[in-house]
Amino acid sequence: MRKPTHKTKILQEGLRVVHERGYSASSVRDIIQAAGVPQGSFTNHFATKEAFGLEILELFYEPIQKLMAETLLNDALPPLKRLRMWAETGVNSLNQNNQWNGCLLGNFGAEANAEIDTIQARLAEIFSEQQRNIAYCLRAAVKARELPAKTKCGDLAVFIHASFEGSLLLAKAQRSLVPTERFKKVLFSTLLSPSA
Amino acid sequence: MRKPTHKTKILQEGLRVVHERGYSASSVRDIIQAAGVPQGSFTNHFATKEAFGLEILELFYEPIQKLMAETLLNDALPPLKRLRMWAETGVNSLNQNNQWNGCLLGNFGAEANAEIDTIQARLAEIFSEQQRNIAYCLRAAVKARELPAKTKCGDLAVFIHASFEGSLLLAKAQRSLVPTERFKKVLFSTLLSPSA
DNA sequence: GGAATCAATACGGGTGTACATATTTTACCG
DNA sequence: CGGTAAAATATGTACACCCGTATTGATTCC
Repeated sequence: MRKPTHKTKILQEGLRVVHERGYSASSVRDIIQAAGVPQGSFTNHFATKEAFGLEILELFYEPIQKLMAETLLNDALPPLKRLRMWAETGVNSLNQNNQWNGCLLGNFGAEANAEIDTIQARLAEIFSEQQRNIAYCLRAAVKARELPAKTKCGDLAVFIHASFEGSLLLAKAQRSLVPTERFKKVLFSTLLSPSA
Repeated sequence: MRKPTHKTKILQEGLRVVHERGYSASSVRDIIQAAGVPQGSFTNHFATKEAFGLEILELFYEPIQKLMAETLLNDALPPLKRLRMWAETGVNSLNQNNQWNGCLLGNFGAEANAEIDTIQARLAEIFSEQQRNIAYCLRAAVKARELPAKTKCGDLAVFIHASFEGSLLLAKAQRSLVPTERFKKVLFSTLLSPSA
């Protein structure tokens, strides 16, 4: 079977377009035009636009999973250092090139739209997985006595996740690095300081 | 000039529809149908859909401003108590009736869409105002010795704002009260505990 | 009477998707 | 190996419908 190079192009450029302009606001024609392929290629490789959305969601999530494996779940490193690496690398990779498109996961989550229900369902899974991984790292920090024993790791993990996504959302809306910078700063100076 | 009752209906029902389904995903016909008015009324009262979007943004923001005036800015009450009232009332009012539509402000912010640039600009102003009000309350808390003197109120205010919006976003995506509940819990048990 | 609101319909263009056909690659069989 | 059928991909166009907005005229109230 030949490698479908057009499908790859549609996914790569389509991910970029949707990330920049939003899912509903990106038409199929916008996407195939950005990819430089004829219109038929879209129908050919994706049954519906929603199926395409699911695939770019996975494409976007892949490097995030990789990052989490290398940081949050990497027991070879000190837990709080892992958390810091995760937060900084995650924020920086989404805020580079003076673009403030936020996190595609958060953007998808905000576009309610009952017609993209399968995307919402997958998104909920992804969010849960991220929260589990943060909680895993926090528990490791408690075990390593980097955080107090009374720390409610499950609660704190969801809180950190919300702060992370929220700061990216504000950075996008306010077109500024300030929200994400202050997220990193407060996270480690207050919430995760060894004395907390 | 007769009171334009149809305009009011369009704004009220349109706000609901856009909050539920998102701005791009809500067509003008969806909106006027929900309002039970003929199509011409929309063109009549709103030059463009974007102008309508700006008006429902203000409509949505009104009670939020009122809440902030009664809590964050209300010097008659103890600062941390004000902050708690603000957070709890704000979260509860958006999560009622088993609906998880998130915060309209955050939803708008996530819908990038260069075509709604005036909405994005107004949104940035609103976010800044919210952050200023949170910071004001935090400084009052420091003055009242409810928070340590070294507290970086400006930084913390943006962080809290991000956590607030982020938790509403996660609650919507995961269709669960957990994110907002944990936001409130961690906010006051860790971040704003008198010993922090 | 004049201005604002109400109301119905129309317009040009964009939407997601379907379809028919051509081209290329893979798989199987002698 | 070589040849061919099946399958997958490429491509252009068409369809039915929805989009935001415009236009025109009737109605209502100050």
